[in-house]
Amino acid sequence: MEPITIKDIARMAGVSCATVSRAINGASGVEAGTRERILTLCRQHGYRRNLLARSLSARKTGLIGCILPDLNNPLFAELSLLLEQAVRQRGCHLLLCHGLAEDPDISQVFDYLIGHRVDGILLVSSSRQAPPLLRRYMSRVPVLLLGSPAPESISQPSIPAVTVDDLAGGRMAAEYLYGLGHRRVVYIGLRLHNHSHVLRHRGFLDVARRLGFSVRTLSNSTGLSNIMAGYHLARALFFDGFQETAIAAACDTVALGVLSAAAEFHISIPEELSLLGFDNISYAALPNIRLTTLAQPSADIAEAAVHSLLSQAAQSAMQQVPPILLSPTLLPRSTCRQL
Amino acid sequence: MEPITIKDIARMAGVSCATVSRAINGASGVEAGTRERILTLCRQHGYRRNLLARSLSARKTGLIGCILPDLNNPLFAELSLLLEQAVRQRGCHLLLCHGLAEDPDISQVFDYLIGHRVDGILLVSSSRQAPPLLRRYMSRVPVLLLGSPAPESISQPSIPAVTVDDLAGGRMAAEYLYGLGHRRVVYIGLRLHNHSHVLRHRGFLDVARRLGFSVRTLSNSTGLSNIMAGYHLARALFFDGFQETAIAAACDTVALGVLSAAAEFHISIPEELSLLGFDNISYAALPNIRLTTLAQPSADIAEAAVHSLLSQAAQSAMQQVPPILLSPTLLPRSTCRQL
DNA sequence: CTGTTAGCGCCTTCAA
DNA sequence: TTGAAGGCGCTAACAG
Repeated sequence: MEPITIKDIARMAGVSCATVSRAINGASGVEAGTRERILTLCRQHGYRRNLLARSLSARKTGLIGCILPDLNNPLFAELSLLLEQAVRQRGCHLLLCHGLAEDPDISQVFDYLIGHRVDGILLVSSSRQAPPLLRRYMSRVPVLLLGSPAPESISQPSIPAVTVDDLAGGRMAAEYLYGLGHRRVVYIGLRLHNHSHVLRHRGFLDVARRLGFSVRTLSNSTGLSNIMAGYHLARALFFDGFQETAIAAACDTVALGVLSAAAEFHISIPEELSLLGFDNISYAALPNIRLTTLAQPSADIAEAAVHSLLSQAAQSAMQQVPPILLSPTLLPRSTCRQL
Repeated sequence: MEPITIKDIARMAGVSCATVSRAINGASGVEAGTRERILTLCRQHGYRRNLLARSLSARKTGLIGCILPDLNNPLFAELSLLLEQAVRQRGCHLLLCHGLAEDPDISQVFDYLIGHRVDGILLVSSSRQAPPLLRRYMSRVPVLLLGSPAPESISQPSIPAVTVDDLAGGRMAAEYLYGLGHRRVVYIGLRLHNHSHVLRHRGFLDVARRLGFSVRTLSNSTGLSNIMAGYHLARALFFDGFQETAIAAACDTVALGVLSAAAEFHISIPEELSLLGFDNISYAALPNIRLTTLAQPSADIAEAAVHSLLSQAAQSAMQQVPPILLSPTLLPRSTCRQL
């Protein structure tokens, strides 16, 4: 039952631990015959090297801590998969944790990760609290923010971040709807504590003001942007009646909620009402949904994030890493129509 | 940059490592004043105990390895959350990995987990390969199967498992549809390699035969039970035409795909066609879906699984753990109608 | 090519 | 109440 160790193998092979270690790690300087004998022994007895001991001695673990809000949100589930791939490609593994930057006990998660001596921490968050939080830890471990840091917090030292250009995304959304002929639109699901949301909204309003069309904003005061939140918001809207011709949703899950409510109220989309989402989660592409949305370059995001974090970890001197900004793309599908 | 250690604290406090260790772990036999001084020092300098070293010395990690098929499937995403909660309640953490029991390189995942000296491994799978796979590892580490083990594999030694009674579920599904007056139904999405699917299907057919109604089965030969698989299957069905009055789907994601296809073909559910799912994923409850389905007691499953695994780990002698069988419940919503 | 030694950070006897 | 010593399993530096 007790796991077999390098010492056991050494005894069996009649060599020292060091030789076994060398053989296992493919290091040079072991006679072919000896190596063969050792490896065979390892296989026979199901030897697995103790990664704890190895990491302890090597002073690195090959583990990347990843803190994200909610795996039930397909956006984050997809992101976690992409991150895992990117990390794996570099011989590392992900240590996934749930946690919100705004939670008072979020530091426990960080402590846990640091306790495990992860080689870096990815925080997926667009909360305003995220930057100060990371700043508290960046001296102890390489960190990286995935999400929009509030601009007031880009004060020195700047924290490494990979961000989607939400401001531009908001603008693109507004321009698109305007181009289709919409002049009155509802912006639904804005969460003021989420800076990504705030930027999208701001970009949207900027263009609306410039082009001169009216926007009514319905904020989401719940902490989560899930389908139900969108549903309830839209329900309230439909119940009270509305004059607008289009809805821009703060994100796709909210848009899916709008779709639910619209079905219930027999409002046909896009015939009676256009709907625009944000994020391009996989559900948005389903044949009976075909949500027009602003796509995040998720694969690029994951790749850039992991690359940036690990290169940070590689260099001992932690030098300033400039934030990386990626652009969203408008993906026209079936929920917006030309007026 | 180098993390601070117990030794550093000891030097600062003018005591030995042993005392610091005792203070940190709340062990008795440390003078109150000394303890206070040590803990303050730890807090001031942001000391985090090295969990690697601790685990190495303690010969246990408090980590539970969890291998599951696909976080993008809401069923598994939800399950992972419940498992995490259950594990956390007991002071442990989850080490999440993706992996299919039928993958040829699945043993790498096991090796990785064992290398990290996890205290136990949860395998979420209904593949026929899962039991033999676990049997290979159960002597080295406590394991537990979440999913239906094929009966032929319940030979000795039996592997610990937590299972939903899929056979009963299939029966309940058939009885329910029959009770509503359906006499011709399509069973859609069966994956023959998935023993959970096979049992559901078998239970369904048993009852159909006994009650005397006809079932046409449409199998899913792709490896995944996702929405798209259901969509394509249903599309083919609708395209060719059908006489049946109800569809039983192998699982909810497949049912969602059927819903997509039905919308496309303007087949209204449940007016023209009843639809029954399996699993009760969160999407099934959405207001514009309201899928009638057989609910898995997911919270109970997670709780039972973690409890069973950890109690296995607790007792050194690994004694036989009887498989745990939980019953599904029929959840009538809006996609099945009385004929 | 191989063995010896020391140390990674922590915990746990055994003495004092 | 405290300290010294040894070990958890592995790696790396230095000898031979």
